[in-house]
Formats: sequence, C-alpha cells, structure tokens
Amino acid sequence: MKKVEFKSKGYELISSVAKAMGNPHRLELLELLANGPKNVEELRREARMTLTNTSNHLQILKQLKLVKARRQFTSIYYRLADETIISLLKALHITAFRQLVELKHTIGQFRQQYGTDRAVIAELPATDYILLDVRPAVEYRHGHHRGAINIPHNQLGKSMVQLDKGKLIVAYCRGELCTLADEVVQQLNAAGFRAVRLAEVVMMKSA
Amino acid sequence: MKKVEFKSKGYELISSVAKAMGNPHRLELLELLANGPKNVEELRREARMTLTNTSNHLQILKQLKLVKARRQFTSIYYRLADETIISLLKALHITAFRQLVELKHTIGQFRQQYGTDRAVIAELPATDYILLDVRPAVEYRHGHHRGAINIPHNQLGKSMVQLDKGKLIVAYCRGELCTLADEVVQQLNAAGFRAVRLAEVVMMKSA
DNA sequence: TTTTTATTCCAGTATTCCATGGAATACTGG
DNA sequence: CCAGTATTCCATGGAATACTGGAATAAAAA
Repeated sequence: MKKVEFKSKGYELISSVAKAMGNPHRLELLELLANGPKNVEELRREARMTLTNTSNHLQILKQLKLVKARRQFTSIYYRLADETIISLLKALHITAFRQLVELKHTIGQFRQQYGTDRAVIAELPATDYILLDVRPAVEYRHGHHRGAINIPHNQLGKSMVQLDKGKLIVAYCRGELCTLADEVVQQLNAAGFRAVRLAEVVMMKSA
Repeated sequence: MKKVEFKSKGYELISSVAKAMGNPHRLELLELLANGPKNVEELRREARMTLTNTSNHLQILKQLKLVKARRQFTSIYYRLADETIISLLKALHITAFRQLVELKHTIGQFRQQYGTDRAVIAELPATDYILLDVRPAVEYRHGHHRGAINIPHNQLGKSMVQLDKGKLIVAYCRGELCTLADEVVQQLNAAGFRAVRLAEVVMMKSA
C-alpha cells in the first residue's frame, strides 16, 4: 500500500465516525444512549422521529460500531458500543460551545426565557444544596452524578414533599439540550422551593 | 422558543462541527493545523489537494470558527481557532481506533509492510532512548513532545551523525496517519541505527 | 498606477445523503 | 402453524455536499 493511499484510507475511515455525528438525529440518538440503553420505540419517542428514520440512523451507527443492538423478547435494545464515545460527545460539545456564538446565544436565550438559573456545585458547600437527577429511574440506575438523588420528572408532583425547602435544589438531566431539568426547576420554584439547573455538562457512562 | 425548536436548533449547530470533520480533506487540514499554522499553499501541498478545493474547505472551517486566517505579506496563514479542537481531534482518533477494526487493520498492515516497529516511551528508561521529532522545524518550534530533539525529515542525511548509535531512536511526526517517521525509521535502520516509531498519538497544541 | 502573486468566489456537474411509505423480515406468543 | 408486534429494508425524489475550471478579488511589490 502506497503512503498516499494509506493516508487517504485512514482519513476516510476516521472522518466516517465524525460524519456519523454530523447528522443532528444521529447525534441525539448517541446522546440518548449515553444516558443508558433504550429500545427503538423509546428512542423514537424521545427524539421525536419516525420509526423508519430512527431505525435507519441506528443501522448507520451500528455499521460504524458506535452502537450495539440486543433483542430482549420482542424489543431491540441499543447501547453505546464503548465508553470513549461519551468522551468524544463531550469533546464535541465543548468545542461547539466555545466556537459557535450562535449556540451559546441560543441556549442562553432559552434558559433566560424559561427563567432557569444555573449553579456550579463546586462553588457551594455540600450541606447547602441537594443534587437532583430528574431523568427516568432506569437512566439514574445506569449511571448518575455522585451524591445525586433521583426524582423522575414525571413523578415530581407526588415526590416533591421529600425535598428540603431549606436547601437549594440543583437539578440535572441528560445534557445541555435536554429541557427536563428546566421544567422541574420551574415547577419547584412555583411550589416555593429554591431550584436551579446544574451548570456542568453531564454525560453518563454506559455499563 | 419552544423546547422542541430549541433542541432541534441545538443539535443542528453542534452536529455542524462534527460534519466539518466528516470530510476527510477537512479532517486532514485540521490535523495539519494542529501541528502549527500554515498558509494555503503549504496546506495544499501537504494534503495533496487542488488549490481551489483547499480554499473551499478552509472557508467552511472558517465559517464554523474552527480556524482563523491572517494575511502575512502575500500569503494567508491559517491556524486552529482554539486548543479544544486538538482535544476533539484526539478523542475522534481514540474512538475511531477502538471501534473501526478496518482502521486498525489498515494501519497495522501499513506499518508491518514498511517494517516500522513501535515503542511506548513510558516503558523505557530515559537514558536508553532519544526522542526524535522529524517534522519541519517550524512545527517543532510551535510545540513538541517534551525532551524531543528535532531533525526535519528532509535533513536527515546530513544530521544523522549527531545521533548516538548506542541509543534507541524513537521518531514521531504529525500523527498516526503521517508517514514521515516511517521514512526516517527506515533510513536510520539502514544506516546502522536502532530506530522505531513512537506508539502514542501525538497532536500538538496551537499557539 | 500597474503588475504580479496568492487566494477566493461562482456556476455547473456529479455524487452522496436524507426522509419517506410501504413491503419484508424477525422474532414472540398462543 | 398462525397471528401479532417490533423492526429493518428497499426504492424513490429531493436536498445537500464536493469538486472543478475559470473569473474575480485582495492584497503586495515594482
């Protein structure tokens, strides 16, 4: 193999991984899976895509060995093929955030419109706040921020009473583009709690 | 802005950064710039692309704020816009390497065909080897591996005499797909030295 | 001011990618 | 074996991307 051919083929292959993340739907699917395995219907629902399209994109990701599939009874469950993919997704977010003013602006504007303040927990005494994971319980079990408790966003109504009104509630969900924590923060503040959203990007490990 | 619109726009923007790396030519341009600023003609030559195509891709990268341009006399010099891009490129390589058997196979086969052995310097006593940077001097000055000396690959002939035949020569260049170190290792071994290629992925910081 | 050099832009062509609807397939359960 | 459910595959049309040659532009140099 000539040097030029070697280099060409190498870049072709490496760039194909980047290309996989270059479609917004596939990127979202990867990030949903970073938070834990899901079946096709769950992914379809969370990403608000058609079933055919969801499956099409999953085949592309599978072909590139970024995800793995496993049948459990009548459902096919997908999961990330390797934990380095989480590091890659994080690095992509970090660069996109630093370089794209429009992205920063879009998120800042949305958070402001929603009235969601943010907190950096490293700056807070541990006794002053509660870290609240508002993702579905199965994702919490799969991996969560150390010290976090779990109240799935759709169970907040009945579980809110568990929370200490004397402490700041710092909520997080699946990442910067996930709005579950925004909803929860809004509901908690309306109920007389002091709640904000976690400032750091959180992306979980796979099993 | 509705939540669904917010999420859509967010993924559109973030995936555009991945899409930028999704073309093998643009990926190569980014990696060349990770090793130091270069003008359009230098990039064209190293990447073996047409001038028009090189410039086209640089415009795309500039638009996404991944690179910055600056005129110096009659030449336009490009450089990476931020150091996080190097981390992103590294993360992409790591994932591609772990997931794509074909990539590993392609590189392994090329290195074997070239007869290039590899060494992990962490496993060697510091007194037993010389770390040799074979990139152009301007790239060495821009940033290099700690403890490395520089002999640009095209000056090996007259500079080889500086090297200690009693030590193992561990050469590196711009990364896994760069073949400068393979050439140098081959020439050194033919001249009676003991030379190998550095095993780790090396990607340099920008200024 | 004119010429030269380096680079970018434009329009056309070819190729690749994406989403869709419907058909096909791969299972499980009875 | 059949029915039901979940998922994948196929062919299509349209959108997006990539590359090219030549023109245009933006400087520096004479």
